[in-house]
Amino acid sequence: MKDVAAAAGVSLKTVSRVVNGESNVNDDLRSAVLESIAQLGFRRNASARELRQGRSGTIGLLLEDVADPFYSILSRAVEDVAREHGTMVFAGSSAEDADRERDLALAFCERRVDGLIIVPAGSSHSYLLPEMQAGIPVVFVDRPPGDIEADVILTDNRGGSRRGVEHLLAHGHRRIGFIGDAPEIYTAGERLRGYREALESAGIAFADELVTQAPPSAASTAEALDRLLGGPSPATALLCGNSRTTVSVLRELARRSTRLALVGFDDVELGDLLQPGLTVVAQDPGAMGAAAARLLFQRIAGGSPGPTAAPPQTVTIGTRLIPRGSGELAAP
Amino acid sequence: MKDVAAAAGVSLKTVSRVVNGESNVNDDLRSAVLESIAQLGFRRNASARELRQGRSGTIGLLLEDVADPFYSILSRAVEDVAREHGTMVFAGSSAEDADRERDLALAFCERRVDGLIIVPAGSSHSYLLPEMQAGIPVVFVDRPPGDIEADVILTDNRGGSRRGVEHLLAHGHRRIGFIGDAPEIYTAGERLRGYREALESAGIAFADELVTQAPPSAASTAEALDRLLGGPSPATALLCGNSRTTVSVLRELARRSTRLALVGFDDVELGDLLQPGLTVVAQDPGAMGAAAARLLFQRIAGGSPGPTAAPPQTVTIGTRLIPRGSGELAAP
DNA sequence: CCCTGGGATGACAACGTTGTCAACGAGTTT
DNA sequence: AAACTCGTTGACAACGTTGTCATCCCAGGG
Repeated sequence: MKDVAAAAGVSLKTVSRVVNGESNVNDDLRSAVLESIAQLGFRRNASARELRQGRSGTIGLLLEDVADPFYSILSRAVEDVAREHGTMVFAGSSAEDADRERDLALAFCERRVDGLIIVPAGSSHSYLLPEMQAGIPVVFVDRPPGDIEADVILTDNRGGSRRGVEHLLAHGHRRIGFIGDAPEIYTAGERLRGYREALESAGIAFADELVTQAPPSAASTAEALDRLLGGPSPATALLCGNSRTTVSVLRELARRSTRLALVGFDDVELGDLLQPGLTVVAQDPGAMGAAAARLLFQRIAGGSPGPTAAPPQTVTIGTRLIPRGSGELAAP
Repeated sequence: MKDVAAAAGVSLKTVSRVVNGESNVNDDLRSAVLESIAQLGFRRNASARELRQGRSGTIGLLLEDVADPFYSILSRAVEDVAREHGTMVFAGSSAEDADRERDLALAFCERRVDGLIIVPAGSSHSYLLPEMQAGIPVVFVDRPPGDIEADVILTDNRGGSRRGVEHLLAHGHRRIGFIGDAPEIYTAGERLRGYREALESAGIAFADELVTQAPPSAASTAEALDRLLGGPSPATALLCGNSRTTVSVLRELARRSTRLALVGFDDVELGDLLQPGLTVVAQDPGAMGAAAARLLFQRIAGGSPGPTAAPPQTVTIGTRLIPRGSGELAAP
């Protein structure tokens, strides 16, 4: 920039004004500066600007896995909102590891992101308190934070799950199984709760042997299906608590050539092309990402935290039941 | 940092030394400093460090769409390699728009990324020349850059496509169709070339009516299938040039209750659960991302560009044919 | 005893930008 | 003609860090 100023025969400050599109600059000088900029291939140094202004034009996005379709769609939605605000996005994958989440979040803070969007992996987030007090807004998505108060965007896990079970009940099923993720995962717990509530409302007793909670794997799925289908009164329908479980169950059912009324929580690509089509309770990751980003930018614009700021919000995004065949198989 | 120095009763520089883990610091002072750091919740300001050092510990990743499974897997691979190098990743989606690609790339450069990984959308990349000469290494992935020389990581598109056609030929097909993306997309062209080569090697004449090149959409797919299956000598097999086309074809075939020997280029999730399973020529987006990132970090470590640097490399990553049923349907 | 070497520590400038404030000139008012 | 306003321009400091260099002190050798 110094060079540009010299080349254009003006002061540093005038170049700065031109670069930032400030108004009170003589047109001749402006064009001279612009020409010098083009000629020298000048590009403003964002670090210096950042250092001076204290804002980086950057947010951090911390998810479980960038490659997971659910999160990658969410990620894209965040990116699109960020673009509207002239902001770039750092993305990082926590791999469901609390330490890694913490390291990444603090690395983001060291880079002075203007805000953070986090899908929490760990259960403790008090490490973020100093940062939040220092004025970095944080919005959590998909799961609430562990031990602090903050904005959260959630799926209506319980309602969606209840809806899925009600759908199966409506098709005459009375023995409905549930296979969900490990119980310490928030969404897994909520979905199980929805399942229980639906059964309860229908006056059906909860049966332990119909429920499995474990991280999805071929082995655990096979075992779960054994339990579901093996007893004296086997399940005729099944709600899968997440898409990885759903896929795993579909594979295992195909292997056994067994058919079962099935509703999956969270959509899977190509679900419509299966035989029968896969009925799902669809989440809306795009809406979640967009909501999180919008809320975050609101907070960023809002300025200083503290008692004056609006209290933390919890936004719940609804689900949509998409019948495609597998959930409409009638009870025998 | 100034505050830390004051609190610990040492100079600024000593704090800096402690923070950076330099060796020549008295143990007592070091622990005093560390204590002050913990107490004050000090976090080093990356912008200032960056400004001083000229390196940001950051790379830019520019893809077509973060939400596309192919790219999101690639993205994760890049992230993992970057983590090994203590580097964060800016991700951006060009949405197949050359201007947007350019804006994002230049925004990354303004933020002084240490390097760029780009899936090119546009066909001209000379706008990057000043940046590259200024020492920012750039690695292209999936498609070669338009009008500059640079490192590229490619899939063996032609070979994979040939392999897919040969597979269909081996199952007795002689009328094999090809539906690919718009011809201006590099990978689409290469895959078509592989298709032609395979036919040629088998002594089969190329037939215009069996080939469609268009961006995938329900309408264009329906039309393509009409042409393929409508004539006097309809196709008995089909190679789909990319996964979106494959999905679109599968939907259209399901709608028509038509069956056709089918090989898809690029894998799709749940391909094994379809009836019949989907045979594909699988790419390896993870390997591509990892290769690109490794090459980029080599360049970054290599230092100054110019005649001393190693010449641009082109790395080709092989494909894998995965037979699952749809490609093994015999010719009638 | 002085001198040398080396480890520990600090003072200071510099990175590139922008906010603040002062200066300047031209036009307008009193 | 003096005072005043307003738009334009520039000088300068400051953001927080680190590289360079100087200084200091202590141990060990001559």
